[in-house]
Amino acid sequence: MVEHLPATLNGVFHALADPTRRAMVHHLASGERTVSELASPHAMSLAAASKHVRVLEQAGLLRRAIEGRVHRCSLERQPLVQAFSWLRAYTDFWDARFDALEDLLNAGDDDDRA
Amino acid sequence: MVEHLPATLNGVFHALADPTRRAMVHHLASGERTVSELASPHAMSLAAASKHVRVLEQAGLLRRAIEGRVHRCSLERQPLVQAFSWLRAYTDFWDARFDALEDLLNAGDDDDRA
DNA sequence: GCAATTATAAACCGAATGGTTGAGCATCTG
DNA sequence: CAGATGCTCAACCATTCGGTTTATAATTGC
Repeated sequence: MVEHLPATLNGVFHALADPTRRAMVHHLASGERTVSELASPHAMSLAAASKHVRVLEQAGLLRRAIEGRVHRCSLERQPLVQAFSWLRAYTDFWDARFDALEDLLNAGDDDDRA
Repeated sequence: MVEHLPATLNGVFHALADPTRRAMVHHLASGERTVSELASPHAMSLAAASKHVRVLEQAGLLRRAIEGRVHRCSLERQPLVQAFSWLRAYTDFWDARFDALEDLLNAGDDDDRA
């Protein structure tokens, strides 16, 4: 079906290391945006913003649907999950608190996958 | 108490965007390492590895204890947790019950822009 | 058809990255 | 003391990054 690029951690972390691009991710999280819409909050030329969009796209974080002269962009979450999963191994975030949270949140027990 | 640098997402994600530095983080995850120990698996000069160590240090991911001529390095997990937390908001990886988790543990939603 | 809109391309620039080599500074050891 | 060890610093180099400006292509609307 849709061909995805490998979406390496290098690319994903690099893409996220820039505040403009993180803001774009944040913006995309609530729905599709055109390149202009992604660009408008930022004090830079459209061309510069377009480059940021391209970095996100090449990192696999953004998909682009060209509709006429408009490029409609959407967030691709899978590479974010990859990065998230990588980090998870090195944070004690989970292990340190999981048990306590189980107790807190498991008032009524449902199906779970973790 | 020890004075830590702010540990911005910029710095943390940038530090993690390099495979050598991710390997160093991995290496450090199992315990303290000297600079030489961190350097040895990598096909580069000690000076180059030393620069990577410095990047990790400035990102707040690594703490350094100088003992004689040896620099003993340890992993600082808190900035990893910050990055983890940022990512968490954009992955739908975990189900709704863990939203409550975020409320409990919330480290704040800072967009550091610098 | 023509003008405006949306977006990329290309050329350029200064600064940062990631590597090298060589020198230098402490520190441990024989 | 002399030498080896652990590590950093400084200079250098090629490449990438993040921005600019100008030009150009494609689409839409009057």
